[in-house]
Amino acid sequence: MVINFQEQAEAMIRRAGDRATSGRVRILALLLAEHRAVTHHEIEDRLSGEHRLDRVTLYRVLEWLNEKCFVHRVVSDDRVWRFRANVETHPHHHAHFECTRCTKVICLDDLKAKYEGPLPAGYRSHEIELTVKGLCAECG
Amino acid sequence: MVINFQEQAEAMIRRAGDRATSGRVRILALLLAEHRAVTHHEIEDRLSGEHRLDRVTLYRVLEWLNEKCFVHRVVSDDRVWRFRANVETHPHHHAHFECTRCTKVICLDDLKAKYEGPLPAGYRSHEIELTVKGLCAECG
DNA sequence: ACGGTGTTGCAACAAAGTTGCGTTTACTAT
DNA sequence: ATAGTAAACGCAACTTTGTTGCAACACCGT
Repeated sequence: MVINFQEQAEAMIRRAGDRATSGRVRILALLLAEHRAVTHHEIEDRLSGEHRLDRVTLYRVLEWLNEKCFVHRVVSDDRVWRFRANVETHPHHHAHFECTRCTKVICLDDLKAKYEGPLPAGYRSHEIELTVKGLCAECG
Repeated sequence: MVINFQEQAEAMIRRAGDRATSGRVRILALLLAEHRAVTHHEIEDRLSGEHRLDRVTLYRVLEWLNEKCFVHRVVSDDRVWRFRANVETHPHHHAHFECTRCTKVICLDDLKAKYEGPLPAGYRSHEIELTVKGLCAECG
């Protein structure tokens, strides 16, 4: 299944009724092609070959993609945000695996996590995030 | 139940066979008295009245407390570490509640979380962290 | 009380992210 | 196709959060 992520990205952005700038298209395409959460830094490196993109612009595009729900953010223990495209049905309850050695993060899509215990009085939950930590295949 | 956290902290530190410096005692006492995860910044503010403590020392004490397992760290979406005293039985599988408005973090001690789905081949898990996000009583 | 080693404070640094502002670009209307 | 315009962009400067090197100090055993 060969997909032109560039075109897919542009279509998604246009459907949202916003400007399809080259930066937005390239970044979203990159994230769509990736099957894991990627750091700002990695994206910057990846894009440095082509027409280079400013650090700040990258931050702003990522923030925008997040607002538009094309992407979501994950924070892991290294305190760095990672971004991942919201492909197909990616509901609000998702789990991540984080490798404690290489700090790589992947999404565990077949999630079966629940929080059973009660919350304190007056507390309301609307999202549950589960992170499994351990060693990935390369580091294990 | 009135407890002298200062004395309790000092006893814990001495039992670990390390130097009971005033900074360590005061910080651990402060964390013991608290029933939630506290940021470096909050601690710094709280301590500013008494004999003031250097930022760096605070970081180093917190790191030391973490190594000694008197305390553990949590990272939430604001990318700031929070520290919480390891009172009694605080096993490696714990859940946190994070308020999406005020970013306060509390520990949910009665945890019933599991990850049922399979990990990719070669992956090994040794810690599961569950974060429930929502609104706390004050913000809800 | 004294001395050695573990701690502290200061200053400088680093990484990640944010803000302000003038310039450029993508879309819209002609 | 072209021009006008608001939205994006790039640059520079700044903030926040945490780290490192090193000299000065203080805790604890003797």
